[in-house]
Amino acid sequence: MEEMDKVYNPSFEKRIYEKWMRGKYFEAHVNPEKEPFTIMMPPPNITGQLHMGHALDETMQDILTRFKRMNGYEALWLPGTDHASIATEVKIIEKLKEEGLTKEEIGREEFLRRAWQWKEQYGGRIVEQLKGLGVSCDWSKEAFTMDENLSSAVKEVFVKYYKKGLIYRGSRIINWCPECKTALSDAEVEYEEQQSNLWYYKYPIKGEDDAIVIATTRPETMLGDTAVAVNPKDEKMAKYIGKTVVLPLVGREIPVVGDDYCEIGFGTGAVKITPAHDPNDFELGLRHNLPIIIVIGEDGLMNENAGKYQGLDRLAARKRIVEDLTALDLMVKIEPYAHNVGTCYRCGETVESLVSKQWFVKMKPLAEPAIKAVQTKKTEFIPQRFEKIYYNWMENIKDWCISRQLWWGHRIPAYYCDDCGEMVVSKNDVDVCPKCGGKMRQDEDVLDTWFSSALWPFSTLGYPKKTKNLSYFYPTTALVTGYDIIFFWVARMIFSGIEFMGEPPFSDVIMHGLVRDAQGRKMSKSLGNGIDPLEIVNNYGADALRFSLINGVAPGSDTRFSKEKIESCRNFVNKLWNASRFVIMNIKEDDDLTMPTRLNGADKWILTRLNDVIKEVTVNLNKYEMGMAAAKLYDFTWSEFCDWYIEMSKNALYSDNKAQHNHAVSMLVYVLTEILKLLHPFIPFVTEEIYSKYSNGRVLMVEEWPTFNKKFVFRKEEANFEGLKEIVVAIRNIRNEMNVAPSKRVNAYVIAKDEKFIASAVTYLNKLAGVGDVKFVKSKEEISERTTAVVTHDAEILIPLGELIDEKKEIERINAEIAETEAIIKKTQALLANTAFVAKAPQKLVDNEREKLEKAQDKLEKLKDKLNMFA
RNA sequence: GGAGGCUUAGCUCAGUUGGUUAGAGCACUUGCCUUACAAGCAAGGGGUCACAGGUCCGAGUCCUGUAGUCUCCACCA
Repeated sequence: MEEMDKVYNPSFEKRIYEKWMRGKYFEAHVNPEKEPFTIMMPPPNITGQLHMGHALDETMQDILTRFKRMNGYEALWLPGTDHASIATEVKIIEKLKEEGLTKEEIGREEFLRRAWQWKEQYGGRIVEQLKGLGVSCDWSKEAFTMDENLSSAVKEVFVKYYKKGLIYRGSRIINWCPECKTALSDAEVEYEEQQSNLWYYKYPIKGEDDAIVIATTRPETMLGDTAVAVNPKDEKMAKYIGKTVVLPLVGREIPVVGDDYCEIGFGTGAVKITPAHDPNDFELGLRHNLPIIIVIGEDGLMNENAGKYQGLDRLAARKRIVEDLTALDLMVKIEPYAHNVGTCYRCGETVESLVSKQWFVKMKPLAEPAIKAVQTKKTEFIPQRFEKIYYNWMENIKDWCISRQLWWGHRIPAYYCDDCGEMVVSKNDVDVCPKCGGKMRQDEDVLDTWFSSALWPFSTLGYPKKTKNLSYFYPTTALVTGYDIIFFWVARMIFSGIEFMGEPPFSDVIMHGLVRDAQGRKMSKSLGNGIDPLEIVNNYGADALRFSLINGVAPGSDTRFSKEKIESCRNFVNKLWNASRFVIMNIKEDDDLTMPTRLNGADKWILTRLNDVIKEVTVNLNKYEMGMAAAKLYDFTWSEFCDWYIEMSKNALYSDNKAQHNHAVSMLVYVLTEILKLLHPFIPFVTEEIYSKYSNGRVLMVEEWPTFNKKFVFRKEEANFEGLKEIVVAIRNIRNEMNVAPSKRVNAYVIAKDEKFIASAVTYLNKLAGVGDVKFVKSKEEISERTTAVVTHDAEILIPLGELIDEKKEIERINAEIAETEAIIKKTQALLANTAFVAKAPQKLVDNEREKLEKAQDKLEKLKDKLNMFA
């Protein structure tokens, strides 16, 4: 057998990944014999650098994919990257800026050339980073949201929506980022609280010596005011309805209107209305037929409608207007005020609301079936609580602004004729106007990046072509992603899938939380507390990283990443490594490694435990409870296989008796192999590497997942060995307390119910508890030496320790044990005295309690006897 | 304003449909270089499961309320 390093060193990971790639084990093909299992990887942005969130996301998907693959599914995990329209464009503009250039200077064509160059460079990099995590995805199907086929899917979908009347173009109030110079959807705006002021100032009433005081956080928008609103039910203010006020600084006469929107008791009871620059005002303007006057341009500067303030930045204009109003003695007061300000999710600039002509998707008709799909459980959120977030959004959804004033992305397939004004929406380029024969030009804008990601589950499989892959792998099985992306992506995939494929794109949406730093803070660039997964992979190995992200984490909840955690997982991998090393180095040339047919008690015990673990872990994984599955495997591997079974096998393993040795080693190999298979989805590299040392070229990742086998369940032996473990622990405890040197053997007298079993286990007592000779007796009277006793359910072990016994200490110890036992007796008696319990609780539970009481009473008697010996 | 999560050992967290004496890792105490592993082995200490009620034979688990804390959504000028 091959030599293994004494300490686990993950340097083999790259080699293992190449082996998998060479074997094409990741590739999935249409196979009617098998049931498909499909996961679409959430495509990372090509701007990206792999972060901990990706590491968690990919690990979960890889666990599921490998698990299902081993379970005989045709498992497809399709990877890819996202062009990330706005995010990438921002990056490229930044880079241009370093060269002293703007995108306008280099022009669209050159800009796109650079964008594609960026894609080649950084898209490739993130793919390499993913591979370092061990992802078993089918790279032969790797997709990019701007691939030719995916682009044709986008056009197809756009045209279909348009023909159905679900896409329209119109002037609406939208979110505008003055920095990125593009429209944004509602989901792309993030709100943050900012300290500002509430300015109170007067709007004089025309022809009267009176004025309405209004309050606003945005004085600069007053230039675009076209009304003042008061609540008609407001006794104090209603009298103003119908009057006209003269807009200060501007001189425009605007009406006072009555509308419920103005809340009684807030501010002054009167609101200035700027339909062009506030969504609520826009709605109110529609209700009251108010004109829309745009005063802030797309560059964030005051425009020609702003009079003398034209050209000023919004904030500068605000300052000047406040000064001017004060000079006119119209300013009443200025109060400090905290309010939420919308910011661009990409560049952080304060977002402006403004009226602009854009493309929209009509959401109501699409949202309805999407809500229903979740209600009828065609798609389930895991954990379920996330569906509430989904419903909340879908039920209150507004039309989706999909046009972006950017260059990098899918260009909107709409064509305009400047001669006659005709517009054509078409999958194919249109050069000539079908109406007047004039020249057509394509819409300058591109689509929201999420428009194409919404099609990901089917565009990657060939849509709009009716491919075999599409009909076999769609709908997909599971989507794994963070809860922060429900609106952007999950919701939009669901309605797109239903609309174009007739079925929701996946049956399970598995949500995971955020990976936070050791203090529980969100990892972020600005805080500088981000941890680079690649660095962790280099220092500890991808397996340790994967395990630390999964182990013991409850579904959907955030986790912390800490040095302690990664170290303890690395230690676990090392433990597995060394246990395997031990087993492998004890394999001899002529050993037959097939599992023995005659099993001894210890074998039966470990096989029973193994089978229970197989059953539980399989159930957990099928329910996507990866954290629990990992924890169980950790525990079984370390605390049962390593701590007990390997130790118990050593005598036979080292035996000169060839058959005995062979029995031990083949059992160890069997159990180890099952463990490697079970752990493989979690820690694929190290398990594959270990397996390769003795598998004669077989590859672990394509082995079959272990199944529960009734034939290997032996409840009696299991109970016997649990009892034996208890005895061993109790003896060790006594030795420890009595300060018996670890090397010193102690003899023991045993009074046992099942003498035969203990007799068969004497070798384990020798090995594990440092026991020398064992003598079976029927009662204490047969023993003349002074002894200390270990009392368990199954047996009483009396250990002569001679002068080592510190009587005082021993009495203390026994008294403590008596107290503990009495407490159990008291509690159990009380429970059994409760007639309602006996009548209503399951019989098995009642029996258990009775048995427990009996055992405790028995034990108490023995303990008291023992105490009497000292009295 | 609306919704949801969390509160369990010193710290970080598990705890699957209510059912033995509530678990793990780290930290801590004691003893060990025992021929797989000191990234280890053995033994041990440490918890009124936030609080108050309720349902039930039985509650960390279900219900109601309170407090603290975090997040999401909406956004009232």
